[in-house]
Amino acid sequence: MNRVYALVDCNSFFCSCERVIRPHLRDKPVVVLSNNDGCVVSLTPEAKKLGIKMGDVYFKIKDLCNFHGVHAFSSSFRLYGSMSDRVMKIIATHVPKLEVYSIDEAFLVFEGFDYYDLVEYCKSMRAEILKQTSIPVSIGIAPNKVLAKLANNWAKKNPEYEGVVDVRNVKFRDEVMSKFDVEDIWGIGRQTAKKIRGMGMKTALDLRDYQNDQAIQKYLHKPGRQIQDELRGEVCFSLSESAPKKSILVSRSFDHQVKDKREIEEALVRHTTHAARKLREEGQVCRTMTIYMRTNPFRETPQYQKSAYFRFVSSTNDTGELVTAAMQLMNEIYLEGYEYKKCGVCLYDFEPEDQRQLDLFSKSHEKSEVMKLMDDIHLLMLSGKSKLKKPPTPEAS
DNA sequence: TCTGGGGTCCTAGGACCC
DNA sequence: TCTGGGGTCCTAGGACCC
Repeated sequence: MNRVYALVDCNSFFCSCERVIRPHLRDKPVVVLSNNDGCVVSLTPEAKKLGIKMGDVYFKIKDLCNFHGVHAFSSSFRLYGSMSDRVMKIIATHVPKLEVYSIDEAFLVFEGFDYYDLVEYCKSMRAEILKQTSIPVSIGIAPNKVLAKLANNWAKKNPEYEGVVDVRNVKFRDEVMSKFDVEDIWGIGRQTAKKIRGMGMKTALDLRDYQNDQAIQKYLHKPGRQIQDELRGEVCFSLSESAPKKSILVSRSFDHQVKDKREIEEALVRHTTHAARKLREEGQVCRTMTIYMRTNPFRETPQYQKSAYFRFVSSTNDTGELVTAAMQLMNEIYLEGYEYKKCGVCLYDFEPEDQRQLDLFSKSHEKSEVMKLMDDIHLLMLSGKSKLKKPPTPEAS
């Protein structure tokens, strides 16, 4: 049966969410900022036209934003998460299989759609998403994921396609690929792009037609070879539907330089508690945790960064056990006298909670009852909070 | 003063075993 | 004494993604 892939991607997603609750910002330049309002993590085409780029440090472009009336928002992930759910649910009613790839993207597989006009089908799906959620999306249709990404990117850059680009036609695909920079190919980052340029290639078409297999293997390794194969129309990356998580990371930057050990300790307790809750939500237990802390690499001050790991005798998702381990690790690596900027906790080596290997003396069963209670209370508090009127999101403009 | 947070996959290299 | 290849496991770190 003919398998066709598609990628649905929400345009300037975080900004679009802010526009949903502030419709008057349609057509206005909007940016959304990271934690502590550090840098730009989402921006609209109108903001892009003013010269603002993804990742720009906000304090450096603040004057520009004020001058041009750019609307800047702190990020509110609860809003983005719920908007994302709504979009994904609509998509799910249109296809038998989808992979939610990120908060604003989903890969789709069309199987048994041989007699459908997929471009028209996707256009109507797009219209429905827009109508029900006010979120504009772009859709790329292709024989595999890398090409679906490429088609999607082309749809974003060329509004005349009305949000849907289909590159299944080989002649049209060649034409698009000949104008598509290697830097923009999914999976090719800065380092790899530099190498590819050094090998004399500029476009996706150049990479597809590059014949020296040994050089590809030597310099671009397995990922490079797979991307080249997909550019040639083969399928290397299949759809992965809701794979369980393999690691959970919780980290934050401080909004100031931190010297005090107590303050780092408190942050690590918070992060560990948060991570443990996420782990239980996944229905998993972990065998290994690492913590890390580091100074501010953008400063001229003395630099220090260190991580340490802890391996549990029997896997756990118990907050108390995890926090105890985190504190022990912290004492191993914390050094007096440095100005710390960030710390974090990572949990990995998971197994399903109901299959865990218990050691002889483990009391995990009684503990997990306590943990369940804690999570219920947390949920209750969340739902209570969400009913309260939220203070307006700080608007930095 | 001010530079995000959360993930996955791959490779290299060391330790250890036969 | 000690030469060698191969396999496996583990860890660190790079690169990439959104």
